[in-house]
Amino acid sequence: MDERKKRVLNAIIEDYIANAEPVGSRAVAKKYGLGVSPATIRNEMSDLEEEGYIEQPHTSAGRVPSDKGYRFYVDNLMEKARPTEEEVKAIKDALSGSVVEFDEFLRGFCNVISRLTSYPSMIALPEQGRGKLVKLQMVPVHERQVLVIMLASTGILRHKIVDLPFDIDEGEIIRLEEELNRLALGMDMQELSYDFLQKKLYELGMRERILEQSVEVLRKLFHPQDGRKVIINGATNMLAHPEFRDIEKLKTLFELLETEGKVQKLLDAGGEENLSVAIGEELADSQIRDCSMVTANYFINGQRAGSIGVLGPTRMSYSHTVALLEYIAKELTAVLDKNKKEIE
Amino acid sequence: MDERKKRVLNAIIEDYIANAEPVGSRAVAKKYGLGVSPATIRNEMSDLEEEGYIEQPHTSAGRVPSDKGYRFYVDNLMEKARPTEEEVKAIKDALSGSVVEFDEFLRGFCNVISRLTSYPSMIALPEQGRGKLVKLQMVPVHERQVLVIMLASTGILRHKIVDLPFDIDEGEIIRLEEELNRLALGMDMQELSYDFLQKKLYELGMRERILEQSVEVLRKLFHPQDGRKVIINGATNMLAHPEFRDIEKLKTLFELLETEGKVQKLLDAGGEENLSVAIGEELADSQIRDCSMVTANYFINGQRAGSIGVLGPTRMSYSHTVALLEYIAKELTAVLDKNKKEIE
DNA sequence: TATTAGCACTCAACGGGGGAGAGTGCTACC
DNA sequence: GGTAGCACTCTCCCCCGTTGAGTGCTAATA
Repeated sequence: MDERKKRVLNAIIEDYIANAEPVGSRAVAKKYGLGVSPATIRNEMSDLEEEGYIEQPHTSAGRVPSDKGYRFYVDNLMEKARPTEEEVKAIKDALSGSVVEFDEFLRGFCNVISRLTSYPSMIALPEQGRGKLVKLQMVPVHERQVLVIMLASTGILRHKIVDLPFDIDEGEIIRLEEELNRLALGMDMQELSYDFLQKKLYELGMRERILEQSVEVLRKLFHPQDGRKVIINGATNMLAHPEFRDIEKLKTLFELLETEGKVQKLLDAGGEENLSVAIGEELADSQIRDCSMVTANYFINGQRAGSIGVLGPTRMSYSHTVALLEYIAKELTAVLDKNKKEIE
Repeated sequence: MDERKKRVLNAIIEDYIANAEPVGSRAVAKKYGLGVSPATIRNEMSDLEEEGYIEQPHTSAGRVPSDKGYRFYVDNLMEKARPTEEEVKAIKDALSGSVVEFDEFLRGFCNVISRLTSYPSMIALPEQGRGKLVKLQMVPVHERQVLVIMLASTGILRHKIVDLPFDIDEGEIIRLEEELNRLALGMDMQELSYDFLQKKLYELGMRERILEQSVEVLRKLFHPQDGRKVIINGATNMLAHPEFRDIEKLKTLFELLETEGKVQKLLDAGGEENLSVAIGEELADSQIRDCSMVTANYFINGQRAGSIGVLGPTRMSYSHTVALLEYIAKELTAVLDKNKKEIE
């Protein structure tokens, strides 16, 4: 694409992002110092429309970027804004707290992201803890309930109440705990599957009740019933944007945000890329065609652990959001790595 | 108030609750079999308006209930609906799960309430656990972090990561745990305050480092930084009601629901009453004048532990909501009591 | 005296009509 | 190729008459 055409497209998109109103040739010529007359801009715009980068709501209106236009903008035109000092500070502050209660930690962090971007944000938690198992502890709660606590080398603690199908006394729990620790300590959290540990226990020739109990505890512990969790925050931010003045649209959006599975899908759509942008039709969910989503992955041990996403109208401020999210994911990864080093 | 007038008021309110549109004299006469002509109804309506029970949006419109009208309805006219079988089933189902992870348990329960009422619902967690302390366990996490787990006689588990200002080794933690258990076991959770335990420790003449450490742990443990938590669910339900077609109103409402303190205040406004209804102006927050809230308390050991609230437009279905919430709070209290008995 | 039928009146909601204004596409000229 | 000029298009907005629901009043009725 010819240089001037690019500048025209860029002008249209940035103006539309800023004002949410169709952009006319006059405005482009005037505000974005291209040094040519509106008539010339009109010719360029006509071309751009033919090629599908922009659209006209009706004959006498200005132009509006199409999904293809935004895509071109994000890929070729956009200059990533650098996070401001205040933003950097807010992020560092949010990351300075204790990571141990990981869910709580991310819940707070998600809130900060919403505030900084002024869009709804969401975070997918790691499917299973990452890092190596550093400690496994069992605390009897009731007769048939045990609280199992697992500390990973990442410094992240996971706990779960396990309901047992039989009574168990304290002595047995201690033995069980010892056995499980002997087996699993130092293993990668991800390899700690029910099948694996069950096999291991049988190999070791452990017998009788304690074996059965271990297996039962493990089954409950790794049963994928809780699924992967997502955290969502700041949906209210969407109310500020004119594209959601329509209640029906809002309803569709909010209902989607209340459906964990769909949010999960949106967050996963970014794949293994460090950062990715899905625009309009490209989104994993067809109900929100006039939205875009920026997702970034965060890593533990160099492996993708979860992702952070920011949802906005297709007219969202890509340069700001992309830059911010990239920085945020990088910092989060760094904090998790640092934490891990401290433990090891 | 004269019997026929009551019936007219009742008809207006129920019709308005059902249809969200001003009710005319003809509609009242026709649909609510009073056996008199619209003209007569008009006279009654004129009186009711003069007394402030109903209002007229404009001259040629029907009548709309005022806050005072709703209040009279709730206090004198309304017949409490009985929860349907499906509702009862849904509630029992929701309550049949494990109460141990109380927050999670209530989170799921809150969701059920929203679904049944089709209004946003919220639950305030107990300020501090209730019942007696049955077990206190400390699990070292990092060098300076301990996970403190407290099990109450209610069967509810609370845990918190405590950051220590100094390193502590495992042996010391075990001693600390023993000391704290000796002191606090069997005490009412509510009496377990920092000041109390500190005093106790001094009385016992405990000395040196372990004493300091205990005090520090306790301070962190009871520091009210986490405040009381509230759970909110189903805000999206509000989108279905015509009174929230206005985005500005919606924004005010949603922003309020995102402000924990304000929600807390709304929930607390019910006082010690088993169940209470706040209508429009009576609400603890003046920003949502056209909403009403039904709150019910739930109890542990006969003491108010927290409350459950359902927020709706002033035009909400009081008879259904009140009946449902009354039942829900009663059942929740019963489940918590049963749980407690099992532990003791 | 309470109720009702009749009727004039009021007012929001709806819809058509006519500028106003923004923006375009085309043409002719530089 | 770039630009000025101009006719054209279409939305937005305001105005205004019509419609219809619902009222309040009055006079007749049980």
